[in-house]
Amino acid sequence: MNEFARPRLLIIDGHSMAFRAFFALPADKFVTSGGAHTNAVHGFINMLVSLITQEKPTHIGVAFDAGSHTFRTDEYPEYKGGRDATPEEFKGQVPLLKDVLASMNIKFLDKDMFEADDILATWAAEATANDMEVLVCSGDRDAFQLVNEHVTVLYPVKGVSELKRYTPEAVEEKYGVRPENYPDLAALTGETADNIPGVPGVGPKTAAKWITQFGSLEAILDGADTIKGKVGDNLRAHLDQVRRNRQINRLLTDVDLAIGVLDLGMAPWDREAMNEIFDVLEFRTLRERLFKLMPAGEVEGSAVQTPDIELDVTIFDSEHTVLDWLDAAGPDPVSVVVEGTQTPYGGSAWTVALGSTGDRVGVARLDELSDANTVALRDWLANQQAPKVVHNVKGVWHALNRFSGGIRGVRFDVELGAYLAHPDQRTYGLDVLAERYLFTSLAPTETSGQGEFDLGLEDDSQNQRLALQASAVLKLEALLRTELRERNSLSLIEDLELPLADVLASMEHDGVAIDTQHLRGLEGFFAQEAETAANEAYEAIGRKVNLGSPKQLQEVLFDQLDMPKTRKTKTGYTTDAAALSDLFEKTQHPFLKHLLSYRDVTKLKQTVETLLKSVTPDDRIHTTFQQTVAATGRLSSTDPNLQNIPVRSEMGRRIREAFIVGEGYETLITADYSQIEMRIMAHLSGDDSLIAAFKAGEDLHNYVGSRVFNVSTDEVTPEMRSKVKAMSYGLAYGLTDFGLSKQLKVSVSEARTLMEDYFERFGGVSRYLHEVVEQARVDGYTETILGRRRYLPDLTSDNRQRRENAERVALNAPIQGSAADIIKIAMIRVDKRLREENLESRLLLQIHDELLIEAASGEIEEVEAILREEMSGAMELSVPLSVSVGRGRNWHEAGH
DNA sequence: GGGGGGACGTA
DNA sequence: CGTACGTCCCCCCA
Repeated sequence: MNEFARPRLLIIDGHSMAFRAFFALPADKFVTSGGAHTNAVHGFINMLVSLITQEKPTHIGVAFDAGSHTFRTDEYPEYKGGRDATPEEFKGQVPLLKDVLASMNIKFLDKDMFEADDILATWAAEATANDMEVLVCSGDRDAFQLVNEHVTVLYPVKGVSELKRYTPEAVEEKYGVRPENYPDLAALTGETADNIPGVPGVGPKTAAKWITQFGSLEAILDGADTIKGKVGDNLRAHLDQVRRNRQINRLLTDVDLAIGVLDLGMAPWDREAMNEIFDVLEFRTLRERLFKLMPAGEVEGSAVQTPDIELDVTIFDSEHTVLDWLDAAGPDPVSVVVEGTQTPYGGSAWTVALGSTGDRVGVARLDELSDANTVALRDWLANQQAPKVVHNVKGVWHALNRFSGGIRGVRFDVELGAYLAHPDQRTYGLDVLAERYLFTSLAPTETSGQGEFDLGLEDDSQNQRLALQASAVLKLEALLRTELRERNSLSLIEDLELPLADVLASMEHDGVAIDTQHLRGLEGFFAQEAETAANEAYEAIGRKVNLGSPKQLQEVLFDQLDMPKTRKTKTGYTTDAAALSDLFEKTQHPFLKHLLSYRDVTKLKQTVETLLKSVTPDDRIHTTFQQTVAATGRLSSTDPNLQNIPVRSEMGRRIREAFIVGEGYETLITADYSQIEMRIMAHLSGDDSLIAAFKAGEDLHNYVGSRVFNVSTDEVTPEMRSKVKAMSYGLAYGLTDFGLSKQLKVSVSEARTLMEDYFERFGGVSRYLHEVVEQARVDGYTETILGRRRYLPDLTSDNRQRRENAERVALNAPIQGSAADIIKIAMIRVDKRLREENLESRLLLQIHDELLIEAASGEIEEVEAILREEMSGAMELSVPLSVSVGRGRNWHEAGH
């Protein structure tokens, strides 16, 4: 909690990136109804959004060229000469781009006689002196000279959507010289784009060889006489040229700039100004994408009226102190709304708004806050005893992590509350909840000054929006608390989801350590395997096709090769793995075999590449656990999804080797529940035979097999075992005789017989499954062991397909949901024990029935004991909860 | 660039 | 005609 990430500065060469964007996006597709071209702006802002999301900068600056006349052209008039005239369609876009940046409060700068690159170089130097991490986004290769341990250049590969990271290693790998020698290399080879000729016959290879050999450009020029052959002659003939090149491509790091890096901190966006400029540009989706980066977006085009509330807004300063305001708020919970980025590891806050009863609102702009107010606010946010209400506690925790080490004392989260009340809604954004429950919009009322550049009014409208949010959170709490209390579900939020959110926030913040070298190795290997498989597939059919295109595959399979048709889909016939295997059995055509292995290996390659992209500078991956998405109560994992890392195939498991124990820790531990869903089934159904099976402690499927097939447990054949295993697993999904027959590849009648025999032996299970559906039809919802509900209106639908689907959902929801309840309890208890016993070991991941833990040295035995104890003891069922534990240097080894 | 569809990874 | 997810690619449209 005390670990403060270093500030991260993102600086962008505005001209070069906008120009790249201009050529990357089709000009004729981005024209406003007024005829203005917008493709460069669109591409640039889109790139900016990606960079903000992925790189999580705390500071941003954009540099532009001031004009074509610079100190370089003074010295060398031909510099950048011979270029085509700037296209008309581009010229008008730079002012528009600047308008967008201004609305986002992103500073931009140009300086007479200097190029954007010199500004970037100066900023980078200043930032390094201030101990910042620096990202330089530029399409000019001269920027490579800035690269060092703390400065990375992002250079566009194609268009502006894909940027390559140039670290010192990457520069060296690509050019064979260290970043500080890149300008030496460029001086020798020349730069066509800048109209700078190099030494004839000297390309990057030769130049790099010389630089390595001589150590510096000066040494090469001094030792030019020793270089033999035609290139030696050429070099000697161009000594002055090379010297001048080197002078020209040296970026200045000491330009006197009006804006310093410390002024580049991310600031609140001006929503009104953004709306205005985006209206001009006619960007709909981009605007929404951008607003999603803000804590709670407002609703557009809503018919809901903005309420006419008299809000008593205080801006905290030396006269209006945080302490006084909090004193006046009394003992009631205070709502907290944070403006900032709420992502794990890179979160930051700009503004904090507090709301209390009586529509009192206090607004703290963190960068302007006095020391006394900062201390007061920080202490209050971190005070477990000071009651608070928020929307999305986990996001708020991340945003406030650097300011106050997160947030404590949260008594209610309206997002979690709304999720528990109606778990199948799509979104629980504060704006949506305000409409749904309060029938109000959170958009601020329009001010008379709209459209004018008036700082006072902008502030007012921002304050009003924050104030509306803060007061909405308090009102929503009252409503949702009542709703949950009436159905006896208050404990679900207070004792389960809220404490869990804290645990999850820590897990996301800590992240899991990654062996990137191992991943890169796998990436190369999978890439090669994919190419081999693809070539063999092409050979088998005598032509090239896009193996990733189901449409083209259908042409190959059903037209060219005339194979039998597979299962129908909405758009044709399926080419999924099951169907392809089927076809292979029938036709033995080698194309199918190679296609299947191509699919396998490209999927793995993609997984590896996605993981590599998610690794943060601490060499860890910080996923986000979604706590309000799955209708059953499970968690999900995004950005990246770490709950679907391959485990079934040999090659896939190699990916798990890249999830390693981090520095300062000794081992990874996995702990998972065995057959938790079947155990819950046994408990909920009360089926004596099934309960006996688990109490006996022998292999479940053998036991069930012996009962179903009427043999002794040692006479159960593997075929019998796999049949009842499929049946048991399928039970919790509402499986049908048809589905079972497909899975087992037996006739429907044989599947039906198996189900009948199964249900005859385990009558309690059969009875329970029928009861669940009937009860849900009466109540309109199902419930888990902890009373988590899922509403199923389709159970009474006239449409048979909808109804039967709802019935399967009704079977599954209490089982999957109760399993989710149990592991959530376990996580809270494990985390509590680890902290109470002052252990450094920590939870990293949850994969539905499995926990991944990073154990500190000397703590392994104790941690394993805690895991077994708290997971097994999470809930008292009529069958034991069995837990198996494994350990290893990586996730693969720790698995079992 | 956005959205639908298909495919596929996990529990 | 087996539940719950997230993410990738292709393709089509704008």
